[in-house]
Amino acid sequence: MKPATQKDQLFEQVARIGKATSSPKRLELLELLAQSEKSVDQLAQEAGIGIKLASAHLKVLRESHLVKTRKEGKFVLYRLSGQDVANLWVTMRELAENHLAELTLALKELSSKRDKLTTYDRQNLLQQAIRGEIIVLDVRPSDEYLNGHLPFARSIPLAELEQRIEELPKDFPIVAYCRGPFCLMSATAQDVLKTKGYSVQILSDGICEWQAAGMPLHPHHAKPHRAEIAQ
Amino acid sequence: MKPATQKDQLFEQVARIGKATSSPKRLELLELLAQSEKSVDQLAQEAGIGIKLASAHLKVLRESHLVKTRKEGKFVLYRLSGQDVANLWVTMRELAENHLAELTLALKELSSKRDKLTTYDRQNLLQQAIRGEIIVLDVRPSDEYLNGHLPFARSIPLAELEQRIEELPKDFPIVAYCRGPFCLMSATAQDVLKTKGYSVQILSDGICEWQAAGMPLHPHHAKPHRAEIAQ
DNA sequence: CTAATAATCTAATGAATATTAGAATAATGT
DNA sequence: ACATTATTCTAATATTCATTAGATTATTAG
Repeated sequence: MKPATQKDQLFEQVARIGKATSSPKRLELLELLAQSEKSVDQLAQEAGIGIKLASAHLKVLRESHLVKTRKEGKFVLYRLSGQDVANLWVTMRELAENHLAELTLALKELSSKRDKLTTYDRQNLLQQAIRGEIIVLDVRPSDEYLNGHLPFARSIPLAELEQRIEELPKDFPIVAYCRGPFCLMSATAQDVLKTKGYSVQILSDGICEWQAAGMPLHPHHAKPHRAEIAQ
Repeated sequence: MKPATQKDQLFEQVARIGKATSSPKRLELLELLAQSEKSVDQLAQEAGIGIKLASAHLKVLRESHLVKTRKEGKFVLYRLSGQDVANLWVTMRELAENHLAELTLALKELSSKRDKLTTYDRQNLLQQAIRGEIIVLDVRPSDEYLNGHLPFARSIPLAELEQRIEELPKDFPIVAYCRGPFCLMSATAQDVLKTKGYSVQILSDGICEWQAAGMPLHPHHAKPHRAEIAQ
């Protein structure tokens, strides 16, 4: 029926990116993958969905070339196609924050302590971390920390926080961060630490937001990708 | 059925942006709106769709807060909610170019003369324009030019190009641009001018791309928005 | 080889979307 | 007031999408 001009085809291609990002669960998967490479059932568990559904969503993401896969033994490991995909996620989230009042409200309820950071604040935080005046605490799972983390951050995954709490000195203010503004782990960590008498602030940035702002990460410990699955 | 956690709701909100950008025609409308404020039937005509369908798509864009409306007489004028919406479009298009091979191929077919510009190239172009060594030619319709254009660009809409062709001196190389990499107007202008013996290059940037790269525009001639339609 | 695990594919459901036609609303000009 | 123009709303269609269950492929362990 339709002639489908060349122009239409171009917009059609870009719309594939829009389609891929039109599902909340797919966005959640993208945010998880921005932390580190993960297997399908790891993703399914962390996103709270069934494996079959996760696989279906991941297929859509793969077909829109936002994620790539490789196989390691029985496992298929997914990762983002590039840093620019993480940047797209940050761009979309920030746009939503700016224009969707409901989202701003929801975020305020989530945590009134989280403020938007300017480049200056991030530089300042980094300088304080370098000078050892504060403790930057990464409460994400270990593998995500190992894949890349804020400079001078130390890792205590949220699940281990109560047992390992004595590792943290009380002399310095703590700045805790997790996967990003939508992640609740740092807020939970703050609650845990505050009841033990620590002084804790939350950094709403995850590594995507930090990196999108042009700030440096500590280098990845990523293994080389050996066997790439085609397409 | 679902409890719908707070986290889910947050991703849900961002997914609204994805849904709004998941239709090729809506993206085309966004690109048109990035040029200037337009009425519904102007948008429908330029996008090559019926008014009813345009209105429906615009409703979706309005509900996702990507565009705003105001009323002037009988007309409802649509515009982007902010510069960040234009930046999202550029981000999505560039991501698609980087990761979708089909898109890259289609663009190459479209015009092999178009190259990606670096910040340096753009600065260079601007300097040449300032020194008057080149003519920067805006071939978009007048109202889009008046709404904002590249520094030192002169306006000859494509429709008037053949009649007004003697306005252009042959002593200087011409750099033509239009709405952006997906727009064919500058390519058509190049064909017209080349047959008349002009030396013409195409700048693939439209004003979105130029501005997203941090380059300055010549100030808008926009009228103040008087009557805003609620929501 | 067989059993077990990880992931995908197929098929089927209901829900959401795109598109069009027809009616309704709102502002303008006579 | 009336006819005209611009736009939106309502309703109806065909299409596409999300989700789940069941069968299937690929890999490892024994």
